[in-house]
Amino acid sequence: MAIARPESREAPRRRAASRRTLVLEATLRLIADGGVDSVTHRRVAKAAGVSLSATTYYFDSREHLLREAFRHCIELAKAQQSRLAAAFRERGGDRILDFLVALTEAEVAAPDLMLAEYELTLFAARDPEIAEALREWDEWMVAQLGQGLESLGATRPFEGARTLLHLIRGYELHRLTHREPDAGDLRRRLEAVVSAILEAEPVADSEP
Amino acid sequence: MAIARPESREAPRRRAASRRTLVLEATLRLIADGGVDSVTHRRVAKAAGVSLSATTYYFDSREHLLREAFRHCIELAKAQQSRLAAAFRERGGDRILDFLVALTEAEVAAPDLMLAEYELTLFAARDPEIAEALREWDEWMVAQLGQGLESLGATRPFEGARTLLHLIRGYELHRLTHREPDAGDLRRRLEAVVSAILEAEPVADSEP
DNA sequence: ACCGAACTTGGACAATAGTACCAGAATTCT
DNA sequence: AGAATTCTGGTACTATTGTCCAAGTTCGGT
Repeated sequence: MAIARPESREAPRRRAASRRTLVLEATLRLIADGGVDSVTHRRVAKAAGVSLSATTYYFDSREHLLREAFRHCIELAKAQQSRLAAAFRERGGDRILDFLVALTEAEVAAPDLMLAEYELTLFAARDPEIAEALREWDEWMVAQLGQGLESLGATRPFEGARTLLHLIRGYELHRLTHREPDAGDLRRRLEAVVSAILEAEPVADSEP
Repeated sequence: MAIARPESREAPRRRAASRRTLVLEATLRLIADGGVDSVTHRRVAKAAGVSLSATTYYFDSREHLLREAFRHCIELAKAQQSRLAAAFRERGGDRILDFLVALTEAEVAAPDLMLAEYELTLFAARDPEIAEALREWDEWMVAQLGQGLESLGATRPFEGARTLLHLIRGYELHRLTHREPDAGDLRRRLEAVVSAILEAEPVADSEP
């Protein structure tokens, strides 16, 4: 057995990261509209417009393919959120509510990517490696949101960030099966929670 | 095509609902620890301790099997929550916070059933029939929680109920990949949100 | 006891799956 | 340029899959 490849992680050797990415994104598309269940080498190949062998060339096995697809998914989502956050930071940094609504609506507006993300979460529940990647993403988001809340004077900004994230996730999950839009309600609900976070005082109840 | 069966929904003709249920629960168990992906007739049969044909006798197809398994899952979860709610109602009806924490912890304590529930949600995103069943469950929970909040004097009890549900779902999802317990944090977070709901005043907005 | 319907089973079938292999094309290195 | 490496597509192989079938078994009603 030749030692041809010195354990190269995932670095596209020379050129043609394109083909690999093509396969990855086709996989993601398949996951989005048929679930992990519907991912087969042949279907991926057809969806990506490459030959069957192309999928097995870049990925040792189906499991490997799925893992990398999810890794790719995380990067896509992170990039999108990064862009969104930067935009809001430049355009007046204190409208955290607008940011949250925009963040959620961006997700809900693209149900495909959203579905893939939640498939990813479930996959992570059984794959420690992906779970780790997901945790990092999570911490990153908490840090982002937490900073925002901190600058607004929240007493427990990072705990608050977690609360908001959970709320958003729950809402998104809800929207997977309830397709009617009710963004107005979302905004009002987020508003209530944000103000609860900002006004939170370690004491019992007090009114400003 | 014979009209042998006059569209009998799922009624066990004579005896032996047991066998059907056996298959259903084995399916759920498989879903829990390998995802929908890992459900095959043969595996189900082995897990349920019945013959291969038994799984195809009760369910026309794999899809049918999955659908019914999820329906069964909803009933199990509903029953559990019903029991929990009743217990809390009898033991002094106003500790809604304790109820929420207990509800969530009961889920988190049984990660298997929890995982199956979220697989269910994703399945529902692609299956209108199950989506409908899920919506009913959702409304039922909102009604339950909403009543509790109403009796505590919340101004928008049912909206508040939705918020709390989303928060819980987000938290549970989080716990799928973050296994460390931090129930204390959960309680404090829920507390903040609950009090925000209870103290909410219609501010400037009018209300129908 | 007996009859028909409800069950239960093992086995067979074609289709599809993952994966491996190999010969050749393309690209990069020297 | 030539050699070495990376990439590509076609094809083959075996295991597993969903589904069906034709016999068996059990049961409730008569």
